[in-house]
Parts: sequence; C-alpha cells; structure tokens
Amino acid sequence: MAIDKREYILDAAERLFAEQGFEAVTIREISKAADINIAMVSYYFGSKEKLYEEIVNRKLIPFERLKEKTESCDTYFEKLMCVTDVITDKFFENRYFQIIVFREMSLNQRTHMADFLIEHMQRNFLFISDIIKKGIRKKEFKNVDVDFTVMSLFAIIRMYTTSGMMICKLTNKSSVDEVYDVKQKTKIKKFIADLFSAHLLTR
Amino acid sequence: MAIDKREYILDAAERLFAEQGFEAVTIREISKAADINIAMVSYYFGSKEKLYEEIVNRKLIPFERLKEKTESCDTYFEKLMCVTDVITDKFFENRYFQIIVFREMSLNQRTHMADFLIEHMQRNFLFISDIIKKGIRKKEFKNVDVDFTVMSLFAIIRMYTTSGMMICKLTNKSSVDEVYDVKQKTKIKKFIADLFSAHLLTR
DNA sequence: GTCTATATATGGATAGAC
DNA sequence: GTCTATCCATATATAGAC
Repeated sequence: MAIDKREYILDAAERLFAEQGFEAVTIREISKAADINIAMVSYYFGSKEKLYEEIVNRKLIPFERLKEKTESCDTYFEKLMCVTDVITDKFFENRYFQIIVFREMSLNQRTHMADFLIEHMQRNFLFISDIIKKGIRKKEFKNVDVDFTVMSLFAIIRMYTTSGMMICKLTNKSSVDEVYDVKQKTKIKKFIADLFSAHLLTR
Repeated sequence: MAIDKREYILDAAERLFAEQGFEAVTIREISKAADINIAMVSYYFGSKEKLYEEIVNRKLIPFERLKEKTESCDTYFEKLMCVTDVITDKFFENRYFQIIVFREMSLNQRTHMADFLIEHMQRNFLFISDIIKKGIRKKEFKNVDVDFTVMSLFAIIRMYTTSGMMICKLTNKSSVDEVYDVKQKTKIKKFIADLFSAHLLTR
C-alpha cells in the first residue's frame, strides 16, 4: 500500500520533471498530480531533490541485461541489432525518464548526478564499442570510426524518443502518441538496421 | 557602447541558461557574470523572460543562407554535404545556444517558444527533405525513408554539439575544449559524409 | 500516516536617489 | 544610466494537531 503510493508519486513526478524541468516543478504541483497532501512528499522522500534522485535511480539498473541478450547471436551485426532492439524498447517505454536523463547530462546543475549518469552510459557505450571493434577485426565490418558510430546509434534513438513534439510536427503526425506507437517503433528499428548495415557490413 | 553592453549581457546569460536551465539561473547571477548591476537586466530587457527570448531571437535568422550555399552544387549528395557543413559549423559555433534550443523543445514550459523553435527547425528540415527526395527521384539516391534520414542527420550533429561533457568522457578526451576543436569538427564531418554516402548513394 | 499552519528563504522586479 | 533598498510573491520544509 505504502509502496504503491510511493511509486505513484514517483510516476507523477517523473512526468512533471520531464515536461517542465526540475526547478520549474513545485512540490505543490507534484502533490496535486499524485493526489496526495503537500506534506507527504517530504514525509516519503525527505526533499524534492531526494525524490528526484530516486526517480533516476529506480530505472537505471535493468540495463545490465544487454549482455545476456546478445550471447545467442551468431554475427556481430546480429549482436548490434539485438542491442538496438533492447535500447529502443527501453527508450520507448521510458520516454519521460530518458528526457530527464539527457537533460540532466546537458546541465551543470547537480554535477554528481550528471557524472553518475554519464558513467552509467559509458558502460553501455563501451559494450557496443566492443561489439563493433570485434566485428572490424573479424572483417565482418568495415574499418569505421567506432566512437562516432556508437554515438550515432544513441543519437538517433535519443532524438526520436525525447523530441516527440518536434517529430510529430516534422513528420506530420496527428498526435505525439502516434509518434510512439508500435508501428513507428518497428519502422525506426528497420531504419537503423538499414542505415548501419550499409555503414558497417563489408558484404 | 550601450549595444556592446547589451550583447555582453546576452552572451553571459546565454551561457548560464545553457549550463543551468532558465529557472535555475537568477538575475543576480547574470548580473554578476556580466559584471553589471542587478537592476540593469530589467532596465535593458524588461524581465528575465524577455531577456531569454532575445537570446533565442538574435541567433535564429542567419540559417536562411542554406539555400544560397547549395545552389552551386552539382549533385544532390554535394548539396547535402554542403548543408551538413553549414549546420555543423553553426552548431559548433553556437553550442550554448543549441543546448538552449533543444532543451526548450523538450519542455512544456514556454510552449509559444517551443512552437516557434520547432517551426523554425521545420523549414530547415523540409529543405533537406526536399534535396533527398529529388535525389531519390533522379536515382542518385536509394529509396530510403526520408524523414528518418533527415532526423538522423540532425540527431548526430545535435548529440555531438550539445553533449560535450558526455562525449569527452566516452571518447577519453582530456577536456571538453578538445571535443570541439577544428580537428574534431573535420572528423565528424567526414564521418557524416561516409555514413550517408553508404546509406544514400546508388553508385 | 495525514493534515493545517507557518517559519524561513529566495528570487523577480521596481521605486527612487544620484 | 547606474545604484541601493525594498516590496511582494512564491517555494521548500517542518512543527504540531489529529
């Protein structure tokens, strides 16, 4: 019961922080959105900042399963596409969270948090770099710039999942929801597969 | 003299807004950074919000020269690389500004400003879409997804120019300045050329 | 656990002297 | 144009009743 309520507050706050930024959101707004009394935020989390930190922490761990997922793949390109799959799903599923993460990394506020997020990102980055480097060594891949390649992969998924309003306007969709439906998710995955197969594969 | 001082305040504020976000920056900080009295911000710009709007407005117009620049190109791929060149230069030159722009587009605060920025972006987006569509029609380009292609181009340049701290860590650079030196700018342009030639050209 | 009331701090903006 | 002092609004956080 108390855990449910905590989660509910976290969900409501996550959305507000994503939409307005940490400083712009007030505890009053959060308590209103989560339909609780204003004093309960401090009661449950101690402070607005600690609530924010908990929002970030609760969704950061699951990424570790990248490794398991790729183990059954035969080629390095398959491994890469498997990673793309997992990341795209995670980003689509946690859009508000990703908006917060990337915004936080562009700020000099709360540098401890930015450092923490960058460090976490670095693990995934290195894991993907490693796949590409091995693919190059095995001549499956062309001799591309590895850092830029990995960065581009993240850049595309990030741009798509954190700029909903913009994509909506640019691609003449009727609503932001349409930008993030299953059909579009399949399309962006296919696009990434095409783009990076042309870029990487020696064939 | 008064114009210089205005510009000076705008520059100082732009940097602070990029680093900390609109709400987190105080007029006191701005006045300190620009070495002026606290009352002068209101005197010159009326309010913190109007100052912010002026920061955005002053750097938005120059993009119109995209068209002129591409006219002398023979192939559509050359046109595209010419556009890439102009955009990359602009983004490198105005990093703080770009951070503000993309952050603003991810927020539901100041929606009039977000709408305005998206509209501006849309003009450039359509211009590039047009180049690619024509390239496809002339069989110079493969039949790729145009929207995703243009989005990816922006995504890569954006990621690189607005995530300095992250790129610095991920690519083991010694400082953020090194991420944005001329050498790196040349490298990222070359990478984009390689990536999109493999993606687009029928050859 | 939940609420009201309030202490305390801080920031934007301006009045008014120079 | 530039400054100091101050008003006023608003935010976080908590004390204390229930």
